Amino acid sequence: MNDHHPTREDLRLPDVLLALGNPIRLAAVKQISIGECICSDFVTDVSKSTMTHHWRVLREAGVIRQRPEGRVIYMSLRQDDLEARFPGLLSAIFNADQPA
Amino acid sequence: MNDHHPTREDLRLPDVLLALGNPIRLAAVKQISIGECICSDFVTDVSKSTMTHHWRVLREAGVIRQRPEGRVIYMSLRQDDLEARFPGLLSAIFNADQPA
DNA sequence: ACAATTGTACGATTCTATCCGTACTATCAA
DNA sequence: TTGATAGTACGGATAGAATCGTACAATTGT
Repeated sequence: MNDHHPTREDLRLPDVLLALGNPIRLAAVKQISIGECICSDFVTDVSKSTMTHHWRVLREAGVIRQRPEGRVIYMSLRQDDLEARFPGLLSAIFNADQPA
Repeated sequence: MNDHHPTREDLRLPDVLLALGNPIRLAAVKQISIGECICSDFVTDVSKSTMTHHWRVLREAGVIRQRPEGRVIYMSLRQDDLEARFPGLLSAIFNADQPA
């Protein structure tokens, strides 16, 4: 796995917003925010390789952290880093009034 | 001018995030947040027709309102609508720790 | 009426995103 | 060791975004 994670200082707001500005990724991040997950926890309409692409976008933007363990990859939200750089952003996004 | 503005109910979070997930548009929105502006108030590296494109993206996502008056178009942030649907989002974005 | 100003519309180009299938790697379990 | 599982990597197709130049439309000032 290509496992580059940007440091907290390297997070860029436009990149984070862009990463979250996709319905599949936004839904994935909401689910991860409930607790650490592995890829196969997600039910999506897209293929496995497409999800790999979306995980990469989220990781490279610094939204999630990927931690390989055995055969699976645990994914978690980089809540502390995001809160440090963009206070209130995640909670605003999670609290948003979103129709089905 | 094509002047379609989505209603408050039609705002979609991914669209708003996508619209703001571009450095040019994010900078433009920050400037608009200070007060109503016209296009020519903006100094950018891109051409006039490219800016027209970015204004359209922001308008269609519901981030800004365009109000033509005479030969110019006044642009303002749809702060109330955004706050109603996505409370705290704009202030989180404006308060973000952003390096130059 | 004419010219200047302010911005849009359109078409073309280039670049980036999304998506898939297939092939592959690594780990684990039997 | 063999097979199943979990995921990545890569190449290619399609679609969408960003950008520009040119041409145009509307308004305003002379």
